[in-house]
Amino acid sequence: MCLNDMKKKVTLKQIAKELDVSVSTVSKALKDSPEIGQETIDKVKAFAKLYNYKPNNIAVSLQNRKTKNIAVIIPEIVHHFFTKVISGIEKHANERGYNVIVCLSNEDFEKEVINMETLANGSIDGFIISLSKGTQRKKDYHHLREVINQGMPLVMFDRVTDEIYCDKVVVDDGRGAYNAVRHMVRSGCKRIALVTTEEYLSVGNYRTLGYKNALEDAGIPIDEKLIVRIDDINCEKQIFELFRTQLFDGLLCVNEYFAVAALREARKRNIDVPRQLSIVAFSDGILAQNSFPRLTTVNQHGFEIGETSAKLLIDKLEEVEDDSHYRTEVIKTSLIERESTNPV
Amino acid sequence: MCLNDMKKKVTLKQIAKELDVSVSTVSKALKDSPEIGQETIDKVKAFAKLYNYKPNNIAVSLQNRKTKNIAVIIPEIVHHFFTKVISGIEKHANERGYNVIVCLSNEDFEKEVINMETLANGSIDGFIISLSKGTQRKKDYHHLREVINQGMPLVMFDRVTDEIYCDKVVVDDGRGAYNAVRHMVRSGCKRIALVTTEEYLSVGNYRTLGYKNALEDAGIPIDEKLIVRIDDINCEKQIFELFRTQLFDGLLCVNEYFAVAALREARKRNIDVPRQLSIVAFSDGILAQNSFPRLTTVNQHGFEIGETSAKLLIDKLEEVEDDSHYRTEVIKTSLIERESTNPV
DNA sequence: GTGAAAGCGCTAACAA
DNA sequence: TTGTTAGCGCTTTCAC
Repeated sequence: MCLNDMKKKVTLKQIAKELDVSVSTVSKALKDSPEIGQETIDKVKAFAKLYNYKPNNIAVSLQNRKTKNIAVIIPEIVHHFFTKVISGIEKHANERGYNVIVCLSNEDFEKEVINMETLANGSIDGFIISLSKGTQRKKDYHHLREVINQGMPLVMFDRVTDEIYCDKVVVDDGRGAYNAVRHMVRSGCKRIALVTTEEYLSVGNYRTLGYKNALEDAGIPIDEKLIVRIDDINCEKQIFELFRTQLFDGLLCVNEYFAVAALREARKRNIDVPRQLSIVAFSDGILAQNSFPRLTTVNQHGFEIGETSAKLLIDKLEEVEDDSHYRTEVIKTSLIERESTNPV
Repeated sequence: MCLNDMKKKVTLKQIAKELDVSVSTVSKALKDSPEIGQETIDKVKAFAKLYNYKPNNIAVSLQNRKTKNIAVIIPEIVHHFFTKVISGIEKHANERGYNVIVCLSNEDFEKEVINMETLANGSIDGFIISLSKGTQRKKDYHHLREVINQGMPLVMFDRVTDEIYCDKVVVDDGRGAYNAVRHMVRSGCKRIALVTTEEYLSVGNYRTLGYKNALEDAGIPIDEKLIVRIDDINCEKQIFELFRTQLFDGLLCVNEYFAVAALREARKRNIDVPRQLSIVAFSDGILAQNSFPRLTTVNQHGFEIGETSAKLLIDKLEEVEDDSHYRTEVIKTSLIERESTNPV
């Protein structure tokens, strides 16, 4: 065979014909079936190697109603947290022989629905999803119910909902926020502000709760004026207003973007971080790691969340008896102390 | 039917049996075939809708030897540039009815090969790839040749090689570096340093070339002592050494990590950016956008690169006559002026 | 108008 | 030890 021959995929059928045996013989031989004589096995394998035979995944999938593909639907890929999660999913899935199909909902309900519907028709074996803002706002989960009803396993992570019964992987957001605030209190902060998101986002709520609990436990009254809910559009403006109208010596931000914006505002006002103001950010991403000063963060362990999600899903896919009980894994956060807070 | 029935996927066969017609009639009816009577069409469609029939993708794929999936193999997902590219690919691919399978090579040659081999067997219709460092170092491209020989379209972007003939999407790295340096020269810089990567990386080389050309054209002699090649491990150390041993008033970094590290070093040495030192970074990512001062960057337009790559691939997949001529699209960079350089 | 049959590439139960 | 057959879910040609 000429080297620059375009060698199209070889099929079992072709090999069978060439070797003058049946297709099933070839199929079995390639699997070292004890039914087949050693001689034939050798012959078939040699030929298969020569022609670089690889079974057609699609045909195999059709046959055993399994694709070895899992779909991940995330709101946004540019968030460092989600890229970490994907890496974790990839790692675990690949180790177990699964491919990962990544889809972006762009925080949009419609796109989330469409993504699920186009994939749920045989292309994949199961879903891993973090809800889009649109879905959380709308509280419409029919698309999730549908795939579950079809018997397709679904794992939700981070942005989850109680209304759907399935395996879940969540961050202990409340505890993370609590620990962050407690740390600031212990290091001397008296008035701690919070920059969070709008209310319909589940994670933002948990974090707010943790913040409030920590203050209460420390005997510090909660001042609603110190809590600002960013509406995404006017991040800088709202943070500016907070600095302009309030005095505070501690600040918890529910993501690193808010934190970096706060850092910049502090810089402009010549407020020294951490001497005059401590800052802790949720999500230990590249921004937090590379800012000046580097930020103390609540690490959400995105990679681990991804691994755990993939594990739950594939376990469910491969479990023999399907005992349909659902688990919720809580991934602990940890506080990474850097230069934006004072040592306690 | 009870609402919380677990309604498994319905097949054509089942519909056919229920309606007491043949499978082919159902198939045709659902496609509004003129062969089928209107009455039957209505009946079938109503039934299909009721049972929420969706064709099985796998079976369809097997039938027409098309999966409507494309695979993207990238070295790393945590680089902002690549996430932008993925978003661009996703957008274009979804618009044309394709799903995107994302695989990470983790800069490793072996994983790149394995990824390609497991997917090349029917799971996907084509590849979009940016070479891993490992592959570029090894210069072993047999896996790429193989899929091409099998008749599977392949598009390379950003990290490409001349040794493989296929469609390519590249950044005009040389020009981008040239413009960046020229900008610094015009704004008054006399001694401009370069922080780049090791030599086997194609993009690093092009950028270095652009840097040198710009200096030459400006009549500034090239001083090799001002060029530092980071080996990934000792980024901070090597940048520290540059600052310690050399004097310079301009700095071009081939990625934003290097730039932010330089910014930090400058800060520690009380070097004012941009008054005493101008900095330009390749890649307009979140780090560059959120640093203090915000960095002037060479924007590589990752999103557009993704869109273009997807377009080239799908065009090739869907083109009627396969005229096998290959195109290389060059995406222009643009300089985004921010606060780390002086106006010219 | 409708249906039977072949086939996409593979597996597996059953025959020989 | 090997081959035949049926079938995964669908499309499409060709008879009826």
